[in-house]
Amino acid sequence: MRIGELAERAGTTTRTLRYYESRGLLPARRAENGYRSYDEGDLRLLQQIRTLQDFGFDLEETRPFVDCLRAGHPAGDSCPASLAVYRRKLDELDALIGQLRSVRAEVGVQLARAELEASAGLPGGPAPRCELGGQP
Amino acid sequence: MRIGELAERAGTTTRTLRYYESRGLLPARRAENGYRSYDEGDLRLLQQIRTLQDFGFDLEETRPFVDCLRAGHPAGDSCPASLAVYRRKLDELDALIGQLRSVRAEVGVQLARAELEASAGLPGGPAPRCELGGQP
DNA sequence: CCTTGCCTTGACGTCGGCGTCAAGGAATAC
DNA sequence: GTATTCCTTGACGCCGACGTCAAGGCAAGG
Repeated sequence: MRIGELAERAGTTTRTLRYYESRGLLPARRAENGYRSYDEGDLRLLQQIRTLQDFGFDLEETRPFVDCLRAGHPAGDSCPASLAVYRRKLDELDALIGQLRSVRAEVGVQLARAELEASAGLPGGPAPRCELGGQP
Repeated sequence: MRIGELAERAGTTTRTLRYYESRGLLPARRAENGYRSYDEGDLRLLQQIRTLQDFGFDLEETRPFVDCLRAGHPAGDSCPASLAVYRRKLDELDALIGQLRSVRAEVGVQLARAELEASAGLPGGPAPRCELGGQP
């Protein structure tokens, strides 16, 4: 099949496929007229790449999976290098999630504090005014 | 004070300050010789920006906080526009954390499965070999 | 023959937040 | 004078994963 059909079947664009080829990730055979020519195996490779991309893997991180499939293994993650990428990604995700949760907590605290101060500073505001009134 | 001192006191670079000025975020007065001139108030504005940046806020998202401070309010988040940014950021963080947790779970599952299949497919591997042996 | 629609390569644009280099002016130290 | 260190503006580089446009080739339908 040609590049347009592969792109459509994989839900991506021809530009993306040419980009992958330029990165050496998904090289294409060529027909006599110079057109790129792909088969069903290429579709599987491409699907593997897109799945990992959807998970947020960098393009380079998908390479071991593609190599693994191309080497004849039943799945992209049937090779140790792929498993290593999985593990590294899990660590990255854990670290990132931890950071984001920390930030989320801090922002939440700041919002609550700022809202409190706003209602306290508002004359006649919704909060009960205690002995701390701004203008006596 | 001049740009170098402000940068150092805020733990950033002169390039960054010129960038903020180019974005209209932190304009500077000028001395007679054309040098940028900052005061302690500018340091506060800058600290506000850096704090939010460290939290992962976009530069544009810090603008309401800076405007708020510059308008004479006691804190950058004393204004409704700043609170709105806080709330929007919380929503973004929640959504992002949710996605990442979902991805983390899925990757974890894939890793576990791939490890299982690897140990099952390995002849003499660590797992007990059942009736599914590859080469009889 | 001509149009249409696919394909080719090449090259520049995008986004954010700066880094880095270049060429030259200004203030201070010696 | 000159050496140093600060400052100025301007402009290009970077990163990742493509988008988009340009100029032109190839095949098929009418």
